Amino acid sequence: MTTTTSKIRSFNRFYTAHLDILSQHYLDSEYSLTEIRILYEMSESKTITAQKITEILNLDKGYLSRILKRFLKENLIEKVTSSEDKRAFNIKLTNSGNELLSILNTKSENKIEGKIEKLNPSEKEILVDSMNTVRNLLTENKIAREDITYRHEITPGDIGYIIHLHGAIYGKEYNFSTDFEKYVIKTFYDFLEKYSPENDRIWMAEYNNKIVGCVAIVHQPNEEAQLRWFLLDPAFRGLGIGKRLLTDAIDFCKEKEFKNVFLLTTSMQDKALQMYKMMGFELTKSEEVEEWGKTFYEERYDLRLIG
Amino acid sequence: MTTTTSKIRSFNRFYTAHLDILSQHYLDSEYSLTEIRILYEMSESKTITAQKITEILNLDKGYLSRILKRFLKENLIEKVTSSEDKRAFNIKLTNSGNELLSILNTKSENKIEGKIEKLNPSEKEILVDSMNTVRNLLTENKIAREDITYRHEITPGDIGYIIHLHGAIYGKEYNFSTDFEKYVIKTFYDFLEKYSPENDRIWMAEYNNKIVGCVAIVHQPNEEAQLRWFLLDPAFRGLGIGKRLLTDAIDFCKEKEFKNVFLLTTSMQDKALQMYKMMGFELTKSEEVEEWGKTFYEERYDLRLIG
DNA sequence: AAAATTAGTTGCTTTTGTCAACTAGTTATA
DNA sequence: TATAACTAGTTGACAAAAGCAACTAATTTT
Repeated sequence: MTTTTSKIRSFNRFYTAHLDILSQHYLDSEYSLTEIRILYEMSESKTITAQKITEILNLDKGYLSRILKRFLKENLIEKVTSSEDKRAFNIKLTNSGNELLSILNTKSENKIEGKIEKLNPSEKEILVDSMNTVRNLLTENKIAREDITYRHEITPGDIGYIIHLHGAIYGKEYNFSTDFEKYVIKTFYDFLEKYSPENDRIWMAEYNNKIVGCVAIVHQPNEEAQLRWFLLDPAFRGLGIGKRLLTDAIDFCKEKEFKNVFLLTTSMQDKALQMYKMMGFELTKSEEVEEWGKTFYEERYDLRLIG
Repeated sequence: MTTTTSKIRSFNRFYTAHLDILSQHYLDSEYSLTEIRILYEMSESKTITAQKITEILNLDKGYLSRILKRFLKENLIEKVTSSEDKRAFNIKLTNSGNELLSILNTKSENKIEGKIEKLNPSEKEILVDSMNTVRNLLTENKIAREDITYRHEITPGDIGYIIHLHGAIYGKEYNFSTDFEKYVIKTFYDFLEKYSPENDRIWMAEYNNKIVGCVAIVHQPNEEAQLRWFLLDPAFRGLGIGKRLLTDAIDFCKEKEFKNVFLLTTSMQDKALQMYKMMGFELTKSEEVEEWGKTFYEERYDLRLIG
């Protein structure tokens, strides 16, 4: 057995104790954790059947039936016979049910607040980030498309992080040395020197407040523009992020009425290449080069925008 | 209520479901989670009293007494009257008790193994690291000094990340604009251009494989050296990381027999300044400047190494 | 030396959860 | 289209889990 699993077990034991969910009464209320979870499930899905609840929470239907009976008597829920299936009921929370839940939520949040009050804001940030990481890694579906956000204003730290991503990802995927990162640093310095908010733009895709993908448009003479720094963290590929970034970039070029967009890439970047072609880019130049400890073809792709 | 707490609540709900601790029988054994926790507590501390267990696990002593009675009957534990206190018993696991626990451990590890089998080794590492971070932050002792690691070989992604840290931290702490980051990029480009592994070095302090602090020594003409890019993530201050980095840097200068180390800083960086003075640096120059949207004093500090 | 406190046991009770038999409506099948 | 098989939910009977209070015997405090 690896040490990874034993470390996880150790964390599980810690977190079981931390959650403090083993006492019968949830947050000193007159309800048990099971009852609260039932109420919570109802609030999550607006309307739900008893059957569904037994599936989600893994409860005995007889047991649940009795709990629901009590909830009904206490006016926490409403039951309406389902129109599709007259055996079943659509259950939903009443106002007082929702009220109870919101009181408990507040209590729970206060309790959490108490546990993290000694942390400073950046420690809190680290905590939440780490929790998200744990959750993402343990979830089947991994990353949800809706959790990706997009923006294009440069804030302090962005450029450095994008340079970091270039160095780290190309280092890992293609074994590029740190010389490549140095080259990226140079390109970004030049970009920032000539940066014009009017005609240049960087788009960033973020997950958990961390940049996971980017692309940029850099204006060039003669109504041309260069597409640069198209990059996607390998863990975030196949989610449509690349397409979204490229579309935004090309739309920007159209809006600014650039007549031609070009990009320089290498024959190695097969995944990115595929996307460029999909967006309409065509190969216009190919040249063998030796750099960052590798031999490859440096290629130019062009996309004409206005006939 | 901040979003931090609601994010934590969300994680708690997720992890409660993930742990799957709400079913009566732990891992299909004939024992409940409470019983297993009791056995576990006994295995952790070799020998323990019932009183101690009730304190740790928050159990009713009558309830525990009966569980222990059953354990005794099943030959899982041994009770020996304490020599210090004749009311109490020292309880410990028998061989078959230990055996039971080790079977359950294996089962539990298999279950965990199943949940993480799709992760690659680096993802597993990230998972364990993040769990440690969560645990450390939720435990009194916060970040453990032992979890900080130090290194000084530059790997792809490092420089970009250090630039990022400069931009993000100075942006947050002193409201520096992205122009500052651009300046940092320039300094790093120049550094890499002239980089000599013999006479230049960057030290990095890491936590969970993320850089949280750094410092560098850059060789200069006339047997001088410049100390640059001394930076510490605010969440990691006060742990002795800064002192360690500066000591390593100065030791390196001594080893290379540089006669003088200097550094340029601003009057704003009070925390870093304090550390410089502690290491023996003395103010040699001060000049008012206006940059990155701020007015401040640019100062030079020197440390003579050889008389 | 008496009073107060503590470790652990036991009887009694409530709460929580399980199982199986049942009703009534739905779906599959031939 | 009638019947068999199945499903949503209810109910009775019961077992397991947990809590409370009174008790014994040893220890500590005053």
